[in-house]
Amino acid sequence: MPLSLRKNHSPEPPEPCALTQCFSFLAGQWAPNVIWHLRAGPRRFGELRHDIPPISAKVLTTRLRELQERGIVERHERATSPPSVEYSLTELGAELLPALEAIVSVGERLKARGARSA
Amino acid sequence: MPLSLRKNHSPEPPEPCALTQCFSFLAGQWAPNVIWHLRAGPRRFGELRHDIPPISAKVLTTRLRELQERGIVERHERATSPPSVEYSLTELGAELLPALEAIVSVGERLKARGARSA
DNA sequence: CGGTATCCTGTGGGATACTG
DNA sequence: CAGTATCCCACAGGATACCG
Repeated sequence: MPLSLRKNHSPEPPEPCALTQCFSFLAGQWAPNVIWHLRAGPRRFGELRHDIPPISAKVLTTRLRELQERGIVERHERATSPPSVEYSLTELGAELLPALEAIVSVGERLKARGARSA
Repeated sequence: MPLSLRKNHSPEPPEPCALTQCFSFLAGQWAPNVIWHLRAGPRRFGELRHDIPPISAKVLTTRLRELQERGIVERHERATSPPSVEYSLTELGAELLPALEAIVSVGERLKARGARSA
C-alpha cells in the first residue's frame, strides 16, 4: 500500500495545528514558569525574579510584556517609593493553569518512572 | 513589609521546578507535534513529515532520535525495499497525551475568547 | 525597586544536495 | 523511502552596566 493512500491519522487537530497555536501561548521557555508562579496570586517583579530559577531581568521583562499584550497577565503599578509593581494572572491567564498542572503531574510521573529528561 | 519577608507563594513545585523538568520532555517546538501525531498509532517517517506542517527532515530526525533516547517513542524498521520505518509512542510516551490534550483544549478556548497568540 | 541598553553567544531550525 | 551532510541564520536568552 503506497504511502500516499494511507489515511491521515490525526482526524485533524480542529485547526491546522491547535497544538502549535496553543504552545504559542507558552512561547519562550520561561513563559510557563512565569504563569506558574503567579498561580497563587499577585507577585512582584523581584519576587518572580527570585522564584524562577535563574531568569535574567531582561528576559523576565520581555516575557511579562508579551504575556501582558496577550491578555494573560496584568501589571499593577503602585506609586510608592521605592517603586512597587505587581503582576497577576488575568481571568484568561488563569485558564492556562489546568494545562500546566497536567504537564506538571505527568512530568512527575515520568520522572518517577525513570524517563530521562535531557 | 520588606520583600524578603514575603512568603514564597508556590508552596513549592514538588521539585526545584517540576514544570521545567516536564517541559524538557517537550523540548524543541516540534517535539509535542511529533508526539501528537503519533497519538493514534504508529506512523512512518514520511507520513510524519507531511503531517507536521513544514518540518524539515533534519529536524524531524533529530527530534525522533531524542524522543527515542528518552523512551518516549520507539523505532521499528522493516527490512523491505524500499525501506520502511515506523515510529510509535511507548507506554511512557502515551502518558504525555493527557497533558497535550489539556493544552490543546485550553488553546482552543483562549483562541475562541480572542486571546492573541503571537 | 524595577526596569532599559548593549553586546554577545548557542543552538534550534531551514535549504539544499547527496546516499544506501 | 529514510535518512545524512553542510552551510547558514535568526533569535531566545545570558552578562554587564546604567537609570529614575
